[in-house]
Amino acid sequence: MAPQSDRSPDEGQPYFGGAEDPSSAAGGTPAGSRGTSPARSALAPRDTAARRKGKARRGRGKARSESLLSKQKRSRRMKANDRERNRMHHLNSALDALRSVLPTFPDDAKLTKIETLRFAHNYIWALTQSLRLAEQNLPEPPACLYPQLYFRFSEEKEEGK
DNA sequence: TAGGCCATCTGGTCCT
DNA sequence: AGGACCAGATGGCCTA
Repeated sequence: MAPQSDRSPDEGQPYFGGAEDPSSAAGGTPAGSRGTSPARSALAPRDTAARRKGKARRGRGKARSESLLSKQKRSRRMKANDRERNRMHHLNSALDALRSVLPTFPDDAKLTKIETLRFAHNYIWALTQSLRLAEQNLPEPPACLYPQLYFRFSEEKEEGK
């Protein structure tokens, strides 16, 4: 993650295609091509000549209120993007905290997100087994004898490919 | 160069 | 109404 983490948050500038009219956002500028979902494309009708004509016919007051509306829309979107970014940062912090208590080999190996979650699951499972054995006063086998912990982890890596 | 991983943007949905 | 959460899409970076 280190390579990506040096990407400053500001680098992901909010995208609005530099246009107020959302319909023009479908234009496909380099920045505009980012984050274009099918739903968004469907909601972004092309700026046809008829459409432009219709717009021109409308009164100035209406155009003004529309631009005000789109400004409000844009501001809400920017705020939502901000919150979403923060939410994901918090999620990543939690993931880092989880990583920090998981044993890895080598020590500085960094688990991916999915690996972290799966390994944490298996690690908890292994610790639970140890606890059960301890409660029954049974000798605790060495960790390497917990095939689940190691096997499952590698198995899922295999599965994932 | 293909594939994996990631950050970010976005629109939809649910909740308060 | 606004915020949280989610899933899909996209582009950048890195590695085999």
